[in-house]
Amino acid sequence: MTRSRVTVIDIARAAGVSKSTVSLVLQASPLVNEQTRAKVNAAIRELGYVYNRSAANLRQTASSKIVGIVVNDLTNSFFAELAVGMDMVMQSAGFVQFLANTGESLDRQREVIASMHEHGISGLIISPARGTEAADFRPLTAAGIPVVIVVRNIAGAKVSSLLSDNHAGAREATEHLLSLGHRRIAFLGGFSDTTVARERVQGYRDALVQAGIAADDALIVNSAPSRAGGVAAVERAMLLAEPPTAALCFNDAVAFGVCDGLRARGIEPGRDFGVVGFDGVIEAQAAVPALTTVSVDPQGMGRRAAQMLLKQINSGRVEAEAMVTPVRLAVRQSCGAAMKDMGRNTV
Amino acid sequence: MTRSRVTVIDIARAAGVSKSTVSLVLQASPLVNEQTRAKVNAAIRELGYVYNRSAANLRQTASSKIVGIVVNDLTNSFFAELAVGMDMVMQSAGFVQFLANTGESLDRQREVIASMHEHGISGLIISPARGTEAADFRPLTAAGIPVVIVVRNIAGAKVSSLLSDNHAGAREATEHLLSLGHRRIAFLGGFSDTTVARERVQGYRDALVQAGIAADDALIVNSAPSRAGGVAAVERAMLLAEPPTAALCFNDAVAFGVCDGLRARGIEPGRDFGVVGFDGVIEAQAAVPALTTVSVDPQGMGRRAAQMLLKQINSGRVEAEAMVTPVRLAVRQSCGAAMKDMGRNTV
DNA sequence: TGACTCGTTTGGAACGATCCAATAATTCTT
DNA sequence: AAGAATTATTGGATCGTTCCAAACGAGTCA
Repeated sequence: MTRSRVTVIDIARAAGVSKSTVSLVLQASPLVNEQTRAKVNAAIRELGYVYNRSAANLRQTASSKIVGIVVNDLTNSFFAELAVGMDMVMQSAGFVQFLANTGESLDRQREVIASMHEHGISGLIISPARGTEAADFRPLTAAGIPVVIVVRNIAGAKVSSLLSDNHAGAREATEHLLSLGHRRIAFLGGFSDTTVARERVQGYRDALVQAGIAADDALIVNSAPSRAGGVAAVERAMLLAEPPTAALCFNDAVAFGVCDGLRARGIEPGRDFGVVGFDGVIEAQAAVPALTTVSVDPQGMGRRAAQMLLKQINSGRVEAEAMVTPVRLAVRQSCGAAMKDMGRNTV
Repeated sequence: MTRSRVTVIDIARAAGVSKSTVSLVLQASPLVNEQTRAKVNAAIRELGYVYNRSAANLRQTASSKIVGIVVNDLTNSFFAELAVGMDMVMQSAGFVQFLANTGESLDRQREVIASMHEHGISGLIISPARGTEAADFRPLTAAGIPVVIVVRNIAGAKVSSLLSDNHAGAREATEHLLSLGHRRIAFLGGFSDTTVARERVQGYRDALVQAGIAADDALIVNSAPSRAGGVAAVERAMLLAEPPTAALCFNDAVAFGVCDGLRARGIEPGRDFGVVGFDGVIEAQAAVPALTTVSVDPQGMGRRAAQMLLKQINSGRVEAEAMVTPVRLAVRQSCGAAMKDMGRNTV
């Protein structure tokens, strides 16, 4: 049954040494004699001993080997991949992670941050819910716990951040559509009260202006940043007197929805209409037509965020570092650019 | 800077009481006088005290308020939604969760289970990687830690399980396609060495046999259970001398890939070809055509698994409970059934 | 032989919260 | 007014590990 736990003292007794020696063995200290080490390890195996990290963490010099990860929407592939990237690095570094989904709820976010803090995390990576304030990280930073913000920036937060270059990415994507001859280009999806959406819209606008095209606000259609939102957004856009011939989408989920919506109207994405996504989720490559997208490499971003946090945890000092990762336009089929090649291949 | 932590003793001193009283306040004990409670709470706020759960967990009567969740592929929406469902219940119950992704690696799985054990989880929910054996849970069960297996069963494991009724679901889906007049129905995607795939294929087979149709093994095409796998599978299937007119897909990701692959060949899913998925991820509703799928309600399943685990944690006794959740065929457009209605509506 | 290493080993005091048994302060009985 | 009953509070041992200072045995050197 639930027998009382096996402790170092039990091991010590079984191996005929002191608990201090057992502790040294556990830490793979070079101080201990080989034979003793073997004896102790045998006893550990024999008794089925399980190291108790909570106890070890009690000593205030120790650091906990636990980090917290908070994301706002795990059902979005982008965040799932981000989390997977972090997971890979953290696992390899011997860390284990608390993961919590806020679903954009500030209350939940506050609760989970507090809870993680009580459980002794050594660091936190967070993609903050909308409306998060710099003050929400105060308890952690005051305790010297490093925090890395990803994806969405929080003004005034004196913590590290890892963001993607939304402006440049949106501009590049728009320029690409322009170069394909499109003149009525829509920006579909996303809520304009978020920093990320604002940055992407700005990049889109700047590209149009530079090309000497008057930006038409009717072509900017807000919607939930989801597949369903994309369907809704493209439907609204196609009802315009002068409908667009191409669209830059807020993210890949929206872009998939846009493709769905177009097909529902008998318009084939890639052939009759240019669609560009944003994020670069794995599915973008697999989809047909393959989605042209501004790739931020979510897994890679997750890995980098994890490394950033680990660096701070290990260095001991918490100095905020702001990093903007470059993005790359992955040209595939949905924008129409690859159609000529496809034609050649199939002929 | 990283001043030494504020402890109950600091609070006690500041409030002019003993640490025992502070402890009682922390546990919201009714024994303590209202005024004293107020004084203590004021001191707690004032000093920015953070409860140290590791310390509390040391006492062997305590349970840790931490559970572990291990999934094999978080980039698959199904598992992401499953995790979100668990997260909701766990958060509400005041638990925090370790989440780890194994990516089907048994080594990683072993490592994370051991690591979580060392960190003192009170329970574990796991969607086991392929090849997991009952013995992999022994350390946990020996320590009296409840384990709930979800999605995939492990033969001989004396732990609780929560599975979906794969056989019935696949049979119902196949019967539905038969009722729509299809006679060449394929089963696309998945690896036949997994229990889940075997059960689904068996349900598919049984439905065919019952309808008096000889099952043609050429119509069963294995592939990775992903969108890309779906594209590949349908391509192979359409090369057959007698290609299928409809397909039951291993899961929704495969089904989306199958839709992609069909379109690439100029075949419109739902109109020219019946597609049915399995899982019921959120995207299935949003997609166009909306995906007909055997819905297991992943979030709901996650919630139920979490409740199952919590019940065991709270009851104290670990008695294995096997539960099979019913599934529901959500008929939408991709199977072709709704096309008649759509036709009517648009006329 | 005594002082000195060197390589191992070891008590015991932390760490921060809990909880039992005991005490102190108050009100209620009779 | 003395004892019982009730209400609040508290000291100290405890949980399982770490780590320091000390000690130990065995050799080395002068």
